[in-house]
Amino acid sequence: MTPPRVRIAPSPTGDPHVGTAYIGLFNYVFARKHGGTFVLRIEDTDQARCTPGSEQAIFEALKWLGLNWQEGPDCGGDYGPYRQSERLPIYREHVARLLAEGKAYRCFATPEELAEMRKVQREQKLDLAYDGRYRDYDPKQAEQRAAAGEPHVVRMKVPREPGATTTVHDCLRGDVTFENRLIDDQVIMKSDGFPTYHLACVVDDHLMKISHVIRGEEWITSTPKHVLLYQAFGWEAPAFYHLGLLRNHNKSKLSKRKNPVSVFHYRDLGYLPGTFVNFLGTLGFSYGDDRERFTLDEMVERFEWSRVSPGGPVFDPVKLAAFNADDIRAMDVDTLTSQLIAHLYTPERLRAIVALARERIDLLDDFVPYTSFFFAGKVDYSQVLGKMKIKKRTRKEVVNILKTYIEEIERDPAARGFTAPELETFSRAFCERHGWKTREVFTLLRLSITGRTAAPPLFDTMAAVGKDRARLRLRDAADVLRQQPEW
RNA sequence: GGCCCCAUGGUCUAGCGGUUAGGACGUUGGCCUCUCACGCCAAAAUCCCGGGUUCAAUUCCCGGUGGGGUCACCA
Repeated sequence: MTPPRVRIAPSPTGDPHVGTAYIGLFNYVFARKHGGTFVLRIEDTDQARCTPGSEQAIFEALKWLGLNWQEGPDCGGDYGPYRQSERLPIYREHVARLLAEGKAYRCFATPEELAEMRKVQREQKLDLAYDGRYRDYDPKQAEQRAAAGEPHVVRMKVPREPGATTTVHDCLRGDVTFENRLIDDQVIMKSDGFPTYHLACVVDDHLMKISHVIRGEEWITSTPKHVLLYQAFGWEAPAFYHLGLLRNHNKSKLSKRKNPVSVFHYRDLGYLPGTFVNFLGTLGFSYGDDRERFTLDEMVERFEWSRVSPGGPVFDPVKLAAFNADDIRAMDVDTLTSQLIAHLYTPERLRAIVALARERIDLLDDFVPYTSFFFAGKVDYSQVLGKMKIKKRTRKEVVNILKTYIEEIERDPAARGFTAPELETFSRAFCERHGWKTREVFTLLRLSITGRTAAPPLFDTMAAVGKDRARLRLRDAADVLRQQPEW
C-alpha cells in the first residue's frame, strides 16, 4: 500500500477532548503502521466558538499522549497552511468554481426566515429540511444582489433526479446508501465568508492529499454530502472509516455532564500517558491473545482494521484507574519517586502552595497535613456537610447553584486561565447574576474545593488546586449533596 | 418522528459453523496476612428475540426489539 496520509482535525473550542485523543490514536497508529503521515489540522472556521489558547492546548494534549504529527500549524509541511482560518482564499476560489458550474447557488434566506420555515415544518410534522427556495433563483440576479453586498450563504446543489441515491463506502461497515431527496442543500459558505465544516473538510482533505478519513461515527450521516462534493469537484474521495463513539455509562455520547472529558483532567490527576493511550486503545481495538496491556509501539505493530470493532464503547474510568494502578505497581521505587516529585512537587506549584501556607503553619511538619487538599483528587465532605446548609436555601437550590457555577465557569472565556483574579471577577459577577450573596457562594466553593471550613484565601486556593481538580470536586460536592436528605 | 449505525456477563473485549463461550475491570465469597493494600483461588452470560440457511449456528441471511448517532449560516 502506498503510504497513507491521515489527519486529525480538532476544533479549538475548549479543553482538548478525550474523543479527539481517541480518534487521534487510531489515525496515528494506522499512519505509523504503514509508514504514512499523520497531519494535524485546526478547524477554526467558527469564529464564535473558537477560544484563544485551546489550539495550544490541543498540541499539548496530543504531545503528552505521544501522538506526534508530522505536518501541522506548528511544524508546517508541504500542504499548508494547516489552520483553516488561514485558508479562506482557497475556499472562496473553490466555492466560486462550484457557483460558476451551477453546482452551488446563493441563498438569501435569513436565519429568521429559515427558523420560521422549520417551525412550520415541525407543526405540520414534515421532515425538517431546507425547502430549496433559492435553488432555482436566477443566477444573474443572485450575482447582482451579492455584488451589492447583500448578506447570503452559498449552498451545494444536491442532484435531485427522482430516486437518486448516494452511496458511501465505509471500510468498517460496508456500503451505506442514502436517498438524495433526504440530503439537504447544505450551506457550504456562511454569510461571514467562512466555509462550513463540510466544504472546508473536503477541500482540505483533497488538497492535503488525505488518503484515509478516520473519524467518529457522528460524521457518518454527513458523509454523503462530502461524497457529493467530491463528485462536484471531480475528485476521488478518500477511504472512510467511522469509529464508534465513546459513551457515558448510560450509553449516550461521552459528555462532560457525565464524565471528565478533558485530556488535562487525566494528566493533572496523575494518570500516566502510556496507560491512558493503552486504555483508549482497548476501546474498539483488541490486541488479541487475551492481552489488553500494550504500548503504543505494540499497538502499531499489531494494528489491523479487522481487529477494530464498530460498536461504541463505554468509557469506564474505573477500569482506566485499575490500569493505572497496575502500572504504578510495576514501576520500581526510584522511578515512581521521581514521577511523584515531577507530578506533585514541581517548583512552581510547590512555591505557590508554600506562599499560601507560610502564615498558617507553625512547624515545618504542619505543612503536609495543612496542604493535603491541594494534592488529593477528591476530598472527604463528611465533616463539612452540615456547613453546606445555607440558611434560607433549599438543598436543591444549593445543588443547582453549584452545578450552574460549574457550567458557567467552563463556558466563560474570561475564566479560562483559572487565575485568582479571573476567578474572583467571574465569581463575583456570578453571584450578582444569580442573586446569591458572595458569602453564600464563596462558602460553598470553599467547602467543596477544600473539604474544610478554614483554608487560605479562596481564589488563590482554587487557582493552586487547579482547574480540573477544582471542577472534579465541585461536581463531586454537588453529587454528594444531591444524595443527602432534604434539610 | 425521518434517515443511518450498532448488538457476547454490569463494562471493555476474544471468538471468524462443531469451544466446558476465553481474558480484563467491577461485584460477591475464600486464601494469604499484625491492619490495610497487593497477590492468589473461586462464583455468576437465556452469546437481545423470532424466523430462515445448514448435519450443525454465538458465528451466515432476513425481520423485530433495544441502544446510539444525526437532522444548524457548530464542528
